[in-house]
Amino acid sequence: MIKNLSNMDYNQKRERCGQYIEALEEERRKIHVFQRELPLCLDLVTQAIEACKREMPEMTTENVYGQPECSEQTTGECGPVLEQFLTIKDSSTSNEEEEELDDEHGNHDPDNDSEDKNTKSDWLKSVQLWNQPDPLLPKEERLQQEMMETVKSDHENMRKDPMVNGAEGRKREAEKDVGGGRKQRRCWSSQLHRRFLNALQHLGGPHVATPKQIRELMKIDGLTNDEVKSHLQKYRLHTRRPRQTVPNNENSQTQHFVVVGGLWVPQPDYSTGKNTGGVTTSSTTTTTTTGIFGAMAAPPPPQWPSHSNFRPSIIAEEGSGSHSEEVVVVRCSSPAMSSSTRNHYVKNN
DNA sequence: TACGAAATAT
DNA sequence: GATATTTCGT
Repeated sequence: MIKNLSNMDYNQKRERCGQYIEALEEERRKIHVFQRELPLCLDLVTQAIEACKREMPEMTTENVYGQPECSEQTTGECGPVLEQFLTIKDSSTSNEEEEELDDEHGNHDPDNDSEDKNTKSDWLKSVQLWNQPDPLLPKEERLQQEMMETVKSDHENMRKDPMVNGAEGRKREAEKDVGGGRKQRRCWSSQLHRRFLNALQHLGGPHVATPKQIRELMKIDGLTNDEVKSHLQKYRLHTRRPRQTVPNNENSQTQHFVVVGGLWVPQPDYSTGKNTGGVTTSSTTTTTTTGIFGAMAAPPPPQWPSHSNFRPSIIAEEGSGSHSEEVVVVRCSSPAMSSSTRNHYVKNN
């Protein structure tokens, strides 16, 4: 009788404890999103969870959590957090966009390509100084945020405060566009660059497209010809003849390429089994790292500077969920480009 | 005026 | 060293 009672009591306690812990975990999942901002908070909750678990009579390990439990020991890298990311990922619509974003922000699932993210991170950081959504926000938000960033920077004050989120607030006053110094650097966010690439694609490649055309196609308010021109110049520089300096050491990365809409893109990694169909998303290239300067333009793709932004990847159709149509037109796999385009840029080399 | 290339700045 | 801006010649 008494035993019974205490049993019930015990069970109740257990149950409540379990619920509490669940709630805590839930909380932690949410907080984890803001890990950067609230590290201590996260830590606190984690500790609380652990404390609870400890308090919870003996069934700690197996009973309450029917689910995989890696959440307790780490400060929450795995388990629920991941799930959270995954769900968010699923829920949002334009996946390649996000995978791009994901890659770009280098904070996606730790399982597949952590080194990839490392390779990117350095330049990413620099990008982030300018306009970066918090990399730890859930994808949806990040996407939105980046959109907004882009739009913002593209619209009214595109160059007024590109470092809104206070990279280090270093130059609010450094914007000397008044005094006649150099203008604020325009940061080519991934989205911006994607638009650029799309425009490029529409216009037939970097060597036929002209800055003005590109700018018009991009339809970015405040974007100037000069900026596009500069970007194009850089893009061209990186896309042509990267051969000689680097021998053939990284051929592992560079051997499989296909021409996609006049742009060189790496072939999907067939061995992974995912995305065998085509070159629709940048994630197909996870093994080859993804830079914001995704698709390569017509000239043979041979070699990219290993830490350049101009690494091969796929053009991602921005915004619109329908990506495939222009991206996917695989014309041929030979480095030969339409001679017409080629003539344009061969000129002097 | 638009463009590409080169010089220069960050 | 990479990237963006400015300058210069066409």
